Order: sequence, then structure tokens, then C-alpha cells
Amino acid sequence: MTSLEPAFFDCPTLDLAEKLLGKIFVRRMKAGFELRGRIVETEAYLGSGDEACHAWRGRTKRNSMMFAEPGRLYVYFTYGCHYMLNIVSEPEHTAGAVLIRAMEPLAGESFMQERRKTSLATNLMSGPGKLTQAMAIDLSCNGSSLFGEEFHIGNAPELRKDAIGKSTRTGITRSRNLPWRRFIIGNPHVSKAKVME
DNA sequence: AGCGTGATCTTT
DNA sequence: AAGATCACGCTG
Repeated sequence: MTSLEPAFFDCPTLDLAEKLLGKIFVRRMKAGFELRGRIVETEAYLGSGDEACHAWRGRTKRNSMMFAEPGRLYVYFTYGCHYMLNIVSEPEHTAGAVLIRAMEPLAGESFMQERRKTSLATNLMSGPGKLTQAMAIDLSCNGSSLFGEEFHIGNAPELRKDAIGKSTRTGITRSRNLPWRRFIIGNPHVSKAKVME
């Protein structure tokens, strides 16, 4: 399996959110084994014109990684207990990122089961907080490159257009009308969409 | 349907 | 310095 190269990430954030579906996120642990997950759900966040984006009002200490060159990880902590995994997009000095919302476990399941305290495959990484817990991703991963030893994304065939679903983003209050969520239709590892009035 | 939990950001 | 908010997950 070949790894995605920098050129893959050099595209508009919304395109990247779609292109990442089906690709294989890989973390090589220091102990030698690998954690792998197939990306099945994403959301796009843009600095300009997107009030739900951390960087919509400019650069701060937390969001500064969103201004880095594409192909890095942007990890932050929220709700007092969850880490969120994003992939930086857009050229350097322009804010943008794709939130990885759900993955289908492909390798390292026993490690994930222990961390998640469940053996149900569809409950290991079927949400943004769940997948960081399963893969032991925390603030120490913020800024990591996808072109190094520890993290990379494996290529996979492009999905058919009709296999990709679109909707508004989940769990936000501002800019909630923007249809910037992408997911693989019918995949059981997609997080269950929160129903809100 | 409700709430934990703590960093970050905004307002005073 | 204080208060509001938050790209969530779990229990009940």
C-alpha cells in the first residue's frame, strides 16, 4: 500500500474532506505494532467565513496549527475529556482542517478494545472522541507530520460519487447550515448523527 | 434528556 | 478575575 504524498493534501479543504474517505489512517506505535483505521466520516472547517472554525477570528495559541502547511495533524482538547483529530489543509498561513469523525478499525483492535473498554467493533472509533481514545491520540500528537515515521495515510481506490453522503456538520451551533460533513453511505462505523431541532 | 470536565476565549 | 462556550460520550 502506498502512502499519500504532500500533493494529495494540496487541494481545497472540502475536496480533501471527500478525498480522505476510504483512505487508511495509520499510526505506528513505538512498541512496533500498528493501529489502522479506514476513514469513513469527515467534516471540513475553514478559517474564513466559517464561524464554527476555531480560526475564524484569527490566530490563537490553540488554533495556530491550522495555519501550518497541509498534511500535519491538528489535535485539540475539548469538553474536559476529549481529544479531536484534524488534518491540516490549505496552504501555509491559511487556516483550514478536516476533522476525522469516524473510522473503521483495520488493525490493532485488541489495543483499541482495551482503551475503549468494549469489544464491539462499531463502538471503537465511531465518533471523533472515540477514535482518539482508541488510537491514544493526545496533545503530544499536535503538529505531527503525515510524512514521517509515526503517522501516515495509506492510499485506497477512489470512492464512487454515489457512495458519499453529505450533510450539515454535527455538534456545532454556529454556521450549522453549511453542508460540510462527508461520510460513506451505509457504513456501520459512521457516528450516529445527532438529531437537533 | 442531562451532565461531567477543563482548557480556551471573551468580557469586565 | 469571572463567566460562557465547547467540532463529545455516557448513563438513565
